[in-house]
Amino acid sequence: MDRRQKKTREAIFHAFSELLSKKHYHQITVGEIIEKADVGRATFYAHFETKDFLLKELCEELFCHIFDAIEEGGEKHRNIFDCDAPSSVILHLLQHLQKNDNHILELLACENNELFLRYFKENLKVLIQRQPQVFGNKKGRTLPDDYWVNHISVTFVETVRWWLGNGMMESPETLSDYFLSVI
Amino acid sequence: MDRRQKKTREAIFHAFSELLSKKHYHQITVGEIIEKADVGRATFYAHFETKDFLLKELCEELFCHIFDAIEEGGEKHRNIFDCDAPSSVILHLLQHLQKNDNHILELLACENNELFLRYFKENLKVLIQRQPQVFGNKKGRTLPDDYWVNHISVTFVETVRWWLGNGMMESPETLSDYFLSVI
DNA sequence: TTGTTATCGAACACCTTGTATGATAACAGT
DNA sequence: ACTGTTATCATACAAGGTGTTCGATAACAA
Repeated sequence: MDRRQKKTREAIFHAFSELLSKKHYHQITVGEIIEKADVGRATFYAHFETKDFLLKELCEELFCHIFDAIEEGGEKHRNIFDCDAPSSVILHLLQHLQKNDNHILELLACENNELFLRYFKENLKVLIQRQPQVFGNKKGRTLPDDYWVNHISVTFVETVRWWLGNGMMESPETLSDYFLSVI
Repeated sequence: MDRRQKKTREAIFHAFSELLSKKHYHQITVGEIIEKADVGRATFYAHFETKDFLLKELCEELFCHIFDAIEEGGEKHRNIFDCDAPSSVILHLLQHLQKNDNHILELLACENNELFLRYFKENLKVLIQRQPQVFGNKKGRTLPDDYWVNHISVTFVETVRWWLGNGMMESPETLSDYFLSVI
């Protein structure tokens, strides 16, 4: 890829991320983004059709980053409910989030985050559905699979959001315990 | 209240609700609302400071309606987890939602519903916190109260959203079972 | 060196928002 | 029925955001 393109793209991503940590998505204007990114208006639209597409692509990049890192773990992450193992997926995810690379927490915390949550849930579902022992008539109950999977991913997202709203005082281990406790 | 005011207010609420069931909140313009409501532009702004305030007041009206109806039930709703009783709060809420008065489901289903969810959760929390037997170290676990309350209300909201996404094929009783099963 | 291509700045048409105005008609109280 | 109040309307308006166009410039790859 052309060096210029890459530079512009990253400048826009960076400016957008910073703005997202300060104000809501819908309050951010293209004018602000290009000013902070120091990029021409036409250039912005040469890269992203609209502001919505910018958000979409930013989300995709972040998820490639965070979930690919988890994939690398491979075999040791086989069991999402292996809560005692320090290498559990949940704990790994929480630790990753605590580091807060790439302003991913700002995206999670801001109020206009439907798109981000959708991606997050989709990715979580893939992880969850790899754990067959989670499904079926556990404790004699007959829940629809998609209802159950949705419940778990939403619960995880809400756990993280509660963590954020709480100033992230608790350790990832504690959060992991909370999460596994309500599941 | 002046008959004219009331008429205008209701016309705007009705137009707004209809639009919300067709497109996202942020895609709806004031121009569309006043056209559908057949109301002058200045009149709209005489009633609502901005579109955000319109949503806020719509939410408030809906919640007065739905939660006041539950309050009326009084003593028979003492126990939110009394799932066998046909008069349980959860079942009552679900039955109320199934009737879908006032387009409340559209507000729940649409993607830009943070404000609505916030109200919904606040009201649910009040209901939940009246049930002391829910809290404490149930099964020996020590969860923060607000985490637990938030978890329950979010789970309920997501249960309803799942129901909606599923075409509301299940009965309120079945949904109530699902909800109580994952709690 | 040469042809390609990303960027820039400026201008542009279009849309949406929120406000202001004076005229009109519905309203409440007497 | 009369009167003062007030909600509504149509229109116009300024301000600000969106997305596009265009010619000039400079960075790029080969």
